[in-house]
Parts: sequence; structure tokens; C-alpha cells
Amino acid sequence: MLRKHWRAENILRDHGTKVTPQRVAILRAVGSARSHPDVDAVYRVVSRGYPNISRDTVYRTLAMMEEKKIIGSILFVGNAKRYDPVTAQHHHLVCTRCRSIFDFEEKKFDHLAPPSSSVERFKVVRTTVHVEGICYACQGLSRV
Amino acid sequence: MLRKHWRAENILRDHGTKVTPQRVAILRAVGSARSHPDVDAVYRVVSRGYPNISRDTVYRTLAMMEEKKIIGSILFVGNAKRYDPVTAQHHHLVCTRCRSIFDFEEKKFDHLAPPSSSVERFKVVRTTVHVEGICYACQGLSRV
DNA sequence: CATCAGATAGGGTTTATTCTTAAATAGGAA
DNA sequence: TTCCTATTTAAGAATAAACCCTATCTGATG
Repeated sequence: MLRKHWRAENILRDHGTKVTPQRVAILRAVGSARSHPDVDAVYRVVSRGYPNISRDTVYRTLAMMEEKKIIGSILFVGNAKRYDPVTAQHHHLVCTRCRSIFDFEEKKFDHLAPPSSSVERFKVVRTTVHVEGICYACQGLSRV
Repeated sequence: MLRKHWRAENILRDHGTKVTPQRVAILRAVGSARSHPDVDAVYRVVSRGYPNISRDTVYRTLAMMEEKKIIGSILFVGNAKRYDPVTAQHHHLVCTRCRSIFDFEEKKFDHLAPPSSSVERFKVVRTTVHVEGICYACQGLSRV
């Protein structure tokens, strides 16, 4: 968990990584972002202080921080958009290892109501449950 | 909803689109897919019957079919992976128009249990609720 | 302050997706 | 059936996200 009163340097040190100016700038950029920045948004912010920083550094650093649980990310459903013959309401099991996706149906999940405070200005169209985990085929395999 | 006893031709005609052999083949490929095929998987299947079909045709056709609700797709969270300073369990409101993402917390959603039959061979790591809809800023805008 | 494992910059590669344009064709009209 | 035209398609180029490669540099330790 990222806490504002921790200095970025300490967070990095406590996770056993080298503390470089680029990493500090990247962590601060993510930590102070209001929305969910994508890699390029982080890159643009950090570039103001480090005009020569490489995009690859931003990619590597964000991946490292996610790996070490310093930051989180929204589940990435795969590089390719996936289509589905089923248009009825259903939910998904997503294997985070091989990115296979399995459907399941659960009527109880079809109309989950988020806290009213969070959706008072948001027009809800559909609610879906994403279950992340490891599929059977991947359970026997080593974790790469 | 795609129904097996409807002929692909009729489905297309009923939705007011021209019926071409490529479209019929694409619709059949999606309709008979067991998993969630991505564009390239559909392309590979259809290529067996139409060796010269263009990838672009598959992209365009799938997008058209989704637009007309002939098929569905899994929520696409954006082209770029998005990072988040919050690592605690939380859920998301996703604006399908501008792709903004908003967090919300709801303890009740943190440990939703899918039907045991669907996860008996799946090792659950995390359960997340994705609420799709239109954010406040987009509600006043026309639908493009 | 010398060393070196690990990090960076810069550029190239891969892959998904979209665009461009000329040729082909579905479906309605004659 | 044949013709006409708006749509659709094929092919390849263009764009963009993400990742890889390598020479160079540097933070942290002794």
C-alpha cells in the first residue's frame, strides 16, 4: 500500500530495490495520480523532470513495482480483444497465467449494487464479476 | 443472442446488413467457438475456407456484429495497461464511452463465491466487480 | 574511492489494430 | 436477368502498445 507520508525512497529501499532518481519520480507520479494512469501518462509526467527518460524504463519500473506489490494494476484481459457468442449476462474466470477465459453463470451476481455514494453520478449499464486465478491446466505448471 | 438453429444468413439479414460469404463464415466461426476467440483465432478459422480473407475484414466484421448486438465481447479496459497506487482490494466503475476508470470499495464484493461447480478446478486468487456504464462527464455528451 | 551487479537510454522488434485505396460484389431497380 | 451503385473487400501500409537488445552508466557496498 502506498502511503503519502512514506517517502518514495524508503518504499523502494524497503522492497529491496536500488533507489534511482527515475524510480523515485515514477513512483511519485503514480502515487499522486488521481485517475488510473497508463504507462504513457506516467511517462509524460516523469518526462517533465527527466526529458531523456526511456519509455522502456517506465515500462520496466512499473512492472517491477507491481511485481513487488508496491502498486497494483487493473486486470489486463489480454492483448487481443476477445469476442463471445454469448450475449446473455454472464461472468468470467480469467487465468492470469495463460489468459484463458471461462464463463460462468450466477444469477446472484447479475445485479450487484455498488454503494449508492459511488454511483450517484454514474449510469450503470452492466455489472460483471471477474474472478482471477489459475486454471486447471496451469496449476501443474511451474510459475515461469 | 446467437441461436444455433438460426441460419447465420438470417441473423445478418434481420439486422439489416448485407450478407456476404465472409460475414457468414465469421459469424459461424464465432458462434461455434468453445472459448472466447480473439480476432486472430477467428481469422485462422475463417482462413481455412477463405484463404485470402483480410484480417481487416475480420476486425471490421466482428466490430459491426458487436455494434449490432449479434455477438458480445468482454469489457475492454483500454489499449494500455493501467496502473494504480491502490493495492488494497477494490472494484471498478468503467465508463465505456471515455474509458475512465473509477474505484469504489465494497467489502461485500471482496469475497464473492462463484458456483462451486465452475471453480472446482480453478484456483481463485481475487474476485473483482466491474461495473460498466457512463460516467457523469459523458452523460451530457451525445453518443458520438 | 574502486568495484560491479544491476539499471538506464536509445533504438529496434513484435504484435494488435486501424487506415488507405483500388477492385469486387450484394441487392435493389429496370 | 442485367445493370447500377452504395457497400464491402483485399492487400498492404500506418499506428500504437509493449517488449527486447546492447552499450553505457551508476547506486550501494566494502
